[in-house]
Amino acid sequence: MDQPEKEITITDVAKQAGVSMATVSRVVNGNNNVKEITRQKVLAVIDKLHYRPNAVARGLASKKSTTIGVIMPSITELLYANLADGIDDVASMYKYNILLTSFDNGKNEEQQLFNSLLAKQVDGIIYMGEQVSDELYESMLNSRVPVVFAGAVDHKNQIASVNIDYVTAARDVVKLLIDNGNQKIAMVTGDLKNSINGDYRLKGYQQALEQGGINYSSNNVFETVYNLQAGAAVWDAINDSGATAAYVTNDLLAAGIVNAAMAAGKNIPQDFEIITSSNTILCDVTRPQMTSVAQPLYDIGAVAMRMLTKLMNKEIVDELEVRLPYSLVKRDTTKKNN
Amino acid sequence: MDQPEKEITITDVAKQAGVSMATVSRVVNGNNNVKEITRQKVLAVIDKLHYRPNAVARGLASKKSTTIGVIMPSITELLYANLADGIDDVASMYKYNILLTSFDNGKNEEQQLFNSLLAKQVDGIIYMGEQVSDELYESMLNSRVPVVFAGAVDHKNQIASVNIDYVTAARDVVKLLIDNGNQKIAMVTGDLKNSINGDYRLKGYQQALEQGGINYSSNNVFETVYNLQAGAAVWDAINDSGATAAYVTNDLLAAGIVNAAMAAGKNIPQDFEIITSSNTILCDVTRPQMTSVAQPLYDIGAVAMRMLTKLMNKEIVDELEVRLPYSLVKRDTTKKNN
DNA sequence: TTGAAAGCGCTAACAT
DNA sequence: ATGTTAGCGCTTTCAA
Repeated sequence: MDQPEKEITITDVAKQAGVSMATVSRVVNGNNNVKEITRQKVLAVIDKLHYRPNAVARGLASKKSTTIGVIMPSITELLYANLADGIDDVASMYKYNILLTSFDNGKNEEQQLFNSLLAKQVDGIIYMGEQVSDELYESMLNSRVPVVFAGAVDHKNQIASVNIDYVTAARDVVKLLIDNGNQKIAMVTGDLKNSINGDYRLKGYQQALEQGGINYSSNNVFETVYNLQAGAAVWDAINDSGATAAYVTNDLLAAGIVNAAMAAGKNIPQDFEIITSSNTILCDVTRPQMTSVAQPLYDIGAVAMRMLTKLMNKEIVDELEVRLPYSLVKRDTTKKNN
Repeated sequence: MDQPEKEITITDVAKQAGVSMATVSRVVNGNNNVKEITRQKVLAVIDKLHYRPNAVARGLASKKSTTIGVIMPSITELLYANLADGIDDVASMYKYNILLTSFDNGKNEEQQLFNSLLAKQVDGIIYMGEQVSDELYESMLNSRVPVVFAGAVDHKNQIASVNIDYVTAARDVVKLLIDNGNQKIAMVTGDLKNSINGDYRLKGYQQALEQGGINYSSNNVFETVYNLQAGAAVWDAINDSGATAAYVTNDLLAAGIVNAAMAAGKNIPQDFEIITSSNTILCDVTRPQMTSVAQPLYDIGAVAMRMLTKLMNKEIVDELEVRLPYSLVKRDTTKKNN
């Protein structure tokens, strides 16, 4: 409103306050080696001039950007949005800004995103993808800045990660289904190449079957994609298979199945039980409401970010992999008798 | 893997290639004033050394960060996530990175977020909040960098914005409800202090009533918050009011109402009709599926970002406010007869 | 077509 | 407690 938009710099403040740049810098950075009276003087000028330190210049000089990078699949998937929410809260708690990048499935642009974050001099990176290429994995290992996986697992256990025990979670689910009297249980999953599905959840599914004395058959594993239509589309196949229950790895997919089953006149949960995996708001929206593994998504994000702050500070973290507890929230797509 | 993590700088490249920093800079920035042969030579060295320009240094020198700031309410609200999705796609198309900041309702931290984005030297800002304080509005007007509202309206029409015509959208909704034979129609909304609700949607609601020869009564306006529980909680009051239809301004809230009404044995849409406002995936998840205003959320985000790129380039934008077309998607919470 | 050199706005020794 | 000064890694005149 006043003058023609001249940016105020530390030099302007120093001059007006009659001190050196160094002193202004000290005041701005809360360095104690400043006499209270000069501090006040400088502060007054800063206020008067509306001085706002240039974070880019600061970053260049200090080699710290107080910015972290986040790499995630689609931001519109509730699962990731919830993780991001936790990351965001803790990041702002520690005064970090977030440089957000997301990628469309498949294309190997993740490597590029990673590089561009490094170019921007982020102080650390949180990754929530489903599978890392060997090349990207190498880059992460050799990265100048720390990397933390949120909601993902590093099979090689060399990169920090925060997650839940996907194997036992799947096992618990399927065990409940068996305990409820089901003998033929479908597993409805997304891409099995994604190791959470293909390695961990599938393993838990198989373990539970084995413990329940049921033979595993790949015919009962339905691999599809994560959306409502896919759920509707796969229902007939599931039903035809003779399964009386389904363990589903995604809430949206599960919602599609619930709706399709209901539309087909199936009685849920009496004749067909369904358990899903992320406990997002969708579990409360469907009718019947869906029983689900409750991953503490927000917490996973928050803990991952907290862990990253420690790593960025070169603090010691005792465990490279943090497994948060999960629970099973029973709603109305499973029988009540237990 | 090789050496102890020494960052490669433009100087290293210049030396190895036997040229000056200026030349390397030209090559990196695609400046044509470089002989092809030297270009190749430099490129080879860049490749060999894995040189990656430091974006912070570049930003300081060029006064451009190729980063934009985004200020949004909760990232977990589908509405905003969809807007952000559009922003993200166009941003990466134009090689901009996104500095994402979100705020918890109420607190006046938005001003702070805005300032911190400016401190980070973003080249532009997209704002998706619901209401801006006078102070923040002033800051935006006087900002060194352009600001665009996405999914919000600037009553004073001084700040660029992309949105839909919320007044006519509301009017269309309520008109359909009237045409379907409803005489008492509830409006269920979030905070009326949010001008989209309190000014635009409410006005459209009133206009439709007036055109339909129905008296407006504030008793039929139910102000609550945007979540499932609120929907369930408000249902009894709506029902008691004698309303036979409801215009709801949020999908999650609407889902809560649909579920509560169904649970109460209400026959939807025969005995009670519901139309919601954002056409998110929730509309397809509920049973019956919800009729909704289809805001082109992704497009709003995308167009807002495109507009920002123009503004950042000092290109002329013919209209400060862009109104995208919306439609009414009829599903199963409204009668079929029309 | 290329190079030299002056910044960009700040931090961080180092002096005092 | 405060000031001086040398960078941080790059872009951008200005010369050549």
